[in-house]
Amino acid sequence: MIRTRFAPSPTGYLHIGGVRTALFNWLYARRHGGRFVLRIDDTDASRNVDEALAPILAGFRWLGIDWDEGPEVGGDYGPYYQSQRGATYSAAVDGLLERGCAYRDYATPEELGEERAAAQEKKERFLYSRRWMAEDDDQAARFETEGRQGVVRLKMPREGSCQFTDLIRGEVEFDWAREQDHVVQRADGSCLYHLASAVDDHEMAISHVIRAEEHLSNTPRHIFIATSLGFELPEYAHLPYVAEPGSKTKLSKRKLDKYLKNAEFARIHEHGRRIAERTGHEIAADTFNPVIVDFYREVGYLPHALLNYLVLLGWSLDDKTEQFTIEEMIEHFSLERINSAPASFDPQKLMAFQDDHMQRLPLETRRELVLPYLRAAGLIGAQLPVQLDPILEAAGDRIKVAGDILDFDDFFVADKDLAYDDDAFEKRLGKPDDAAGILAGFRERLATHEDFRAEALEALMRSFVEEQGIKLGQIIHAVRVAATGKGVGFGMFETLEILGRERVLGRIDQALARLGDT
RNA sequence: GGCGCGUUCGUCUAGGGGUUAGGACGCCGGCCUCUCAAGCCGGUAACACGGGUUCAAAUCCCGUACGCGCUACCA
Repeated sequence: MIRTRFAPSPTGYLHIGGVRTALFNWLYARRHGGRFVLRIDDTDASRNVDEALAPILAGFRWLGIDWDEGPEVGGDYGPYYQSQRGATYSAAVDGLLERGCAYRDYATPEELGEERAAAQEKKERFLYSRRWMAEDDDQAARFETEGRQGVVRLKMPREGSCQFTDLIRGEVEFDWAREQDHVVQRADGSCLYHLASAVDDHEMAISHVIRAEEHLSNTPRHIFIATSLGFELPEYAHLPYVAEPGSKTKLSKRKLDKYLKNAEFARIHEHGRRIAERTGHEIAADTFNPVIVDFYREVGYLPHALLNYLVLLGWSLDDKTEQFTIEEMIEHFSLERINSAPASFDPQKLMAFQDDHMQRLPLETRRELVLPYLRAAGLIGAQLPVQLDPILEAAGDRIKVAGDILDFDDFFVADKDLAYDDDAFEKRLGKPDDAAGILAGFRERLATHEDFRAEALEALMRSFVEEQGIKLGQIIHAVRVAATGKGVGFGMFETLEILGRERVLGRIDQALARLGDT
């Protein structure tokens, strides 16, 4: 049975790199009919775990990455919170002690610091002398009467090497003598991450540990703990890290604000901010950020687009396939085709996937996606406005993310609330001397024209243009600004048809009046 | 500093001894056109560097540079 896991710390947000790691674990489990486990690594977090975990679980739910065992769903290998597994870890530490693979150590931090400094002075690599190691209970007791505090350290081998096969990197070898005697249990009895991780992977019967590259160097430690306890080793696969756009620098959780200085991130962020401002979503500096999954959900990206983009960040099927349904991802995913070099996150390419997926959706689906944004922005009430479908039709691929509908708010606002783009107004109506006359002339034609469908309107305008001996550009842009307040938009005649005679005439009058005022 | 991992167009990647080094995003140009977007056509652009091995190296080996990680009583 293939069992994989993703083990997030409750940090309050779901990071894009974490999603990719989780996705690969999930796909691998699904590919092989296995189970995907979510385990919460909260060994040191004391406060507000639920609160900090909620956005992470919500993010996975939104993406459709479901877990077979873990928070909210339970499972046979629980509890799935490391904070609740202290007894298991303590027992493992006792086991290590009994087998002589760990020892009680009574060195103070200062004493350790001195040893370390001395080694550095001599330019030698530091290796703890084990001077305050308690050989037996008596010695431990003596140290304790001196007032020393004991921790448990791993008694790492000091010769030979640790060799293992990484499913992505191949054969890997580390000298045991380079490994420190790491602390696995503090004086207060609490246990540290590496111990917890190695023990849980075994206790939860994880068959494949697929995790970030940063853990490759930690693996000998995990292997030592596992083999010392007599555990069968899982398979290991270390994923390359995800880098910043246009760089090989690792994408880090701690530099959120720095990323906004990156031009590509800044543009994506700005686009999102424009939408969030109108929907009233809080633009929190620490979560409204293109390295956090929440950002994409708020703005109206499609989960599938994000997954399709992420699956190709470090993995590929061949030299050409880029579009995958979830089923196809599951069918084709393999560890062998994961790249071992880092991949940088490219928000522009993500947008290309988003655009592509969006345009494939049927109209009904796009309508449902867009409605919440119109409601949140206060542009429509509870009722579905009948003209929404034609608007979406006419908008075509101009709506890339669901929130983009707000760029076309002019269809939804009352005439008197129509906002004018000053530059466009000036260029198309203010500046040309004859603009008002031409617009007024066309208004007269519109007023008496029966057929208000796009085709008929186009014919009307073209004959008007010919008759007046003017260029199409002299009237069409003027009408656009008058009817929508904007200099750009979708097809003019579709726009007029959607607005209808009454609103078009009203808005032209309003624009002419505005023109007279200035 | 030591150890480990990595390095193909700006970015994601294919290719793993013989290829005009392929595709995608971006970018640039053209066409279309009522603006914008799209679409269509075309173009730009890469094997980090230096040594080997070989008839032949992007591909295998060694070294260098650079990046990242580990070297914590963080995860």
